[in-house]
Amino acid sequence: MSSAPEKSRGREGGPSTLEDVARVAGVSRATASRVVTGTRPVTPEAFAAVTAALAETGYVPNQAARSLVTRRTGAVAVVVSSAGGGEDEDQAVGQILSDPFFGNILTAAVRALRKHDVHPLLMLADSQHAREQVIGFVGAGSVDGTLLVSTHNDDPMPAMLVSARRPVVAFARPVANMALSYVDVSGVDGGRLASAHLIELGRTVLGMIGVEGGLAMPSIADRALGFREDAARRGVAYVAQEDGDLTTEGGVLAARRLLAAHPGINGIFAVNDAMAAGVLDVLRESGREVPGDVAVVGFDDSSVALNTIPALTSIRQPMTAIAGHMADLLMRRIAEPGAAPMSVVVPPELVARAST
Amino acid sequence: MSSAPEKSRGREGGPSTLEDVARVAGVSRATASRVVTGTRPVTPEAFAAVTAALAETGYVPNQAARSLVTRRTGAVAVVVSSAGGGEDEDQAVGQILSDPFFGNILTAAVRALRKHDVHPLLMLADSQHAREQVIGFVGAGSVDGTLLVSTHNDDPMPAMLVSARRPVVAFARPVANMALSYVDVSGVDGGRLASAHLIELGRTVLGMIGVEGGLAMPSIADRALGFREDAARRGVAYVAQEDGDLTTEGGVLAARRLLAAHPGINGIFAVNDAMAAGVLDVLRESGREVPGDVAVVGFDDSSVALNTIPALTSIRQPMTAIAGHMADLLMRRIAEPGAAPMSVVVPPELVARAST
DNA sequence: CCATGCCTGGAGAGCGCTCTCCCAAACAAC
DNA sequence: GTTGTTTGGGAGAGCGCTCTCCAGGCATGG
Repeated sequence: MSSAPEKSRGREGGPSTLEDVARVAGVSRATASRVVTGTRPVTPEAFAAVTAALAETGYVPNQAARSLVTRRTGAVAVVVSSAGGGEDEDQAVGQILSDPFFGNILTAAVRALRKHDVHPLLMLADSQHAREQVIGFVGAGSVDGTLLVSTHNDDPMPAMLVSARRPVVAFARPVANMALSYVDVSGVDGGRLASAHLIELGRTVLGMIGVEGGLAMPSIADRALGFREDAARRGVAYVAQEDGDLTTEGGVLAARRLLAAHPGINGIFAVNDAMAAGVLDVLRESGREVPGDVAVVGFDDSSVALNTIPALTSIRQPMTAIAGHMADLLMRRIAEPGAAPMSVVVPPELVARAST
Repeated sequence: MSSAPEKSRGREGGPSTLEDVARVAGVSRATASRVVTGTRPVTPEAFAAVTAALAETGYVPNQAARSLVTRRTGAVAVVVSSAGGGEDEDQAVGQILSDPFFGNILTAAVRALRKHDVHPLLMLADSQHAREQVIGFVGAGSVDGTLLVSTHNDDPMPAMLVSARRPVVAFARPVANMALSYVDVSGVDGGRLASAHLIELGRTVLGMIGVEGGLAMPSIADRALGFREDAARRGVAYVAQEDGDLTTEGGVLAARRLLAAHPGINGIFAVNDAMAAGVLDVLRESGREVPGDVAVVGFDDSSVALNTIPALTSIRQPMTAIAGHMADLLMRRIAEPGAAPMSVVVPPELVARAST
């Protein structure tokens, strides 16, 4: 009997090919291919014969051969790029994978790509060697395109991928100006959200913790910009400001200065969660109630926001939407590689918690 | 001048091929290939000419064409398989990536594969659809082999990969008996380590928190086995035992029973960290000092162990060694696909902290 | 001096597949 | 009956590469 489902081909031991399927079905290779790919209609008899032969031979298409002619692989790389020029940084990647922020964006990216029926391949670019391996992989055409998530500003990966001349879409605008498609979150909109929220709660004596040297981090400085702009539009002319270095410690120092100069403040916006956590510490140490006396809003909706007391109201980057846009942009670039780079800017969301 | 480093080929716009390189260098395609792959010696003149042509054309080998003839891709999948038959479990994967345990094993696996100069491709198999995508990818020969990390016992992935007839190496022995290579950690050795440690610290009135229904989880029951065996060898004939369900709550209940029956106990081994954390809670509530009155050893060296008070001494699975063995085994299977499945069992390590 | 062996380059087959081109058959219209 | 039109199958080229086979050059040994 030849009812064995995984019968190997005639004489050799290797996996069966389309040729084998065609022979068993009594049709030409072209017809077998048409049934497998569904590119052109085929008579019911031929279809049935090929389908049976497919099952009998246990045929699996050879992706390499297919890619060679179609110039498509059906796979997309999701590259997580982190610091590291050397080789020995065992901590780096473990931490990246463990960071909820990256875990979320990665998961969302993988999900979004699957909807397009492509294989998402996660790759870690955490050392010079790894980066070169990734570039080699992408450059050799092993994937149709790349989704890039960078962890730091001076990452060489975006430039490397751009010069590999293959479709790429990045998360967040690259600092250096380059022909790269990207999806970003509007810092300005985020700042506006924070302002609107505080003022609607009746807080009109506002303070802000900004970032030192904001020019070097435009996306973060934008948050402060949006906050001021919205406050002004709502009639709050003056917003006191002190700057910090994005750490909790820096937030503590800035908050002390802010409260010393403006003791009557009843609403504070910090441009990231870590500094907001510092603000909460200072408010507690000064005997103020949160949110009774002062309401506090952070930014990023990181794990920090969940672990403060009280839990921090924060501005969230909507990962699922971001990943969805990234995937869409990439698929479009793959479809027409010559097109100019495109960008999408997504509005963030306010997540209200106990601090407001 | 033709000094532009990325000059595209003659008439068409596509990337340059070996043919282009050969033409520019004035040699045959075969010779150009020999220089690129280094498979056979070539005269210095030919070498120089090809090297120059390589730079001038900006040649990048086409991986699909190469794979088609060599039947190698130079890539290996690292599959993380988690529960989930349906589609909607947004939590599942995010949590997997965030779990330090999987973060560590994944990172170690990626590192180990890089040493073999293969491209590690992380893939998430967290839904039925995802699993089928992975099988399709692996089955189509897009990778040379697969490293599998499962999160639960009744995972269909091992069987699916085995029937795809491609090289696979799993972490931990599959529960169902199948022809699958694997690397595992010896639970017996781990139990012995715990016993040796406690007895060397002078603790001879020992108790153990085992697992209920140990037959269903042989690898965990082994830990208890090893503990008893080593204790006996060291002259401790009796080890009191209560069983729990591997949760902290279960550990609390079991520890209460244990202490009620044997108030003089001065050393306790729990077969996992979560239950050990419960033991610490009970000891504190009963007014006993740790490690002064009772020393406690857990198992897994999970993040739980770091967050207990006092920090928990635990048995660690040596991820780097495990991943190294997995990579070695896989490379060997790829080299000789016909060989019988192989297994490696590695000894765990004791990590001493404040609880002993 | 010729015979022998070694070394390097070129020619060309062929990996498994898709897709264009062409032909045969079936059917419609005149 | 002839011609035009559609529809599906087969033949075969060719994607870019590796690798075997063979020819020719050169050094060595008799």
